[in-house]
Amino acid sequence: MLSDNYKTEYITKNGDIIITTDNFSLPNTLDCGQAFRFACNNKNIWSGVALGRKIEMEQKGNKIIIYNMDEDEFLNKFYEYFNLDLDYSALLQLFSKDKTLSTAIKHSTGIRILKQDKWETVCSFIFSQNNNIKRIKGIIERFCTLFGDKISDDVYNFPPVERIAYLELADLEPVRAGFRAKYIIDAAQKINSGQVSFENIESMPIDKAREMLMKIKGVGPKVAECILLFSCKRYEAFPLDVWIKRVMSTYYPNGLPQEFKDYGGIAQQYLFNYARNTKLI
DNA sequence: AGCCAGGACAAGT
DNA sequence: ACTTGTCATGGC
Repeated sequence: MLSDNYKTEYITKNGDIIITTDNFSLPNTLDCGQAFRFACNNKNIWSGVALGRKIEMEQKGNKIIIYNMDEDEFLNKFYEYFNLDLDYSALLQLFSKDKTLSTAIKHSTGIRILKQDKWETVCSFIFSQNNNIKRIKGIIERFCTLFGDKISDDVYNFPPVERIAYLELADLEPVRAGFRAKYIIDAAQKINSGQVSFENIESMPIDKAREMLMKIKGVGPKVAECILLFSCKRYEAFPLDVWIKRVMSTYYPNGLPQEFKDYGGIAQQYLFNYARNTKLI
C-alpha cells in the first residue's frame, strides 16, 4: 500500500539535525500518551531521554531541530525512532477518506508512532495499567532515578533489564508503583532469562508475538498491543483502552474499515488523542 | 470527597 | 467462555 523506502528530508547543520516534513508535530507526538519521558520547557524546547541519551528538540513550522546530534547517530538510531521511513502524508490521506478519522487528524496533526526501546515500553505500559498519564510519568521518573545510570544533571537512563531482574520486590517500594511492581520484576526476569525474547518479534505472526508477551504477568491484551505498536513497528496492533472503546462503540460499531487495518494502530493513536483531549466522546 | 485512570488477574458463574 | 471483585496510588 505505502512505499517501502520512503525517506524524510533532513540536513545537518552546526552539529544539529534539521528535519523538514509537514507531518511531524512535536507536542502531539511526544505528549500523546505513547512516550512518557518527554516534556516541554518554557522556551519551546522538548527535552527527554530516549535510546540511552538525552535528546533536545525544537519545532519551527515544518522544521524539527534535533540539537547536538551527528548524522551517524541520527541515521542509525533516531531516524527509525521517529518513524521517518514511513510516508505519513500518503497514510493520512488514506485515513482522511473516513469522516471520523479526518476530524481526528485535523484536531491532532502530526502524531507519529515512535519506535521505542522494547524493554522500556514493556515497563512503561505495565506501569500504565489502571493508571493516569500524569502519575505514570512520575512512576517512570522515580524508577529511572533510582535504578538507571546518571547521564547528566538530573537525567537518568532507563534501567537495564539485567539490573531489575535481580531486585527484590521491596527494592521497588520507593517507586510507588503499587500492585504493578511485582509485574516489573516478573517482566525483567523473563526477558533477562530469554524466556521472553524480542528476537524476531518484529516479523513473527502477530498472534505468536501477543502470546509470548502475555507470558509476562501484568501484560494482558491491551498492554501487549501497546508494546507491539510502540516498539516493534507492528502498526496493525490496535490497543483497546477505555477511550478507544468509547470511540469504537460510538463511531465504529462494526469495527475499523478494513482498508485501514494494516495501519490501524496509527489510526488508533489519532482517535485516542482526539477523544482524550476533546472529551467529546 | 469521591470517582477515575492507556488493565490484568483470579475466582466465581 | 463471560462476569465480577480486587489490586495501590494519586490526579482531578
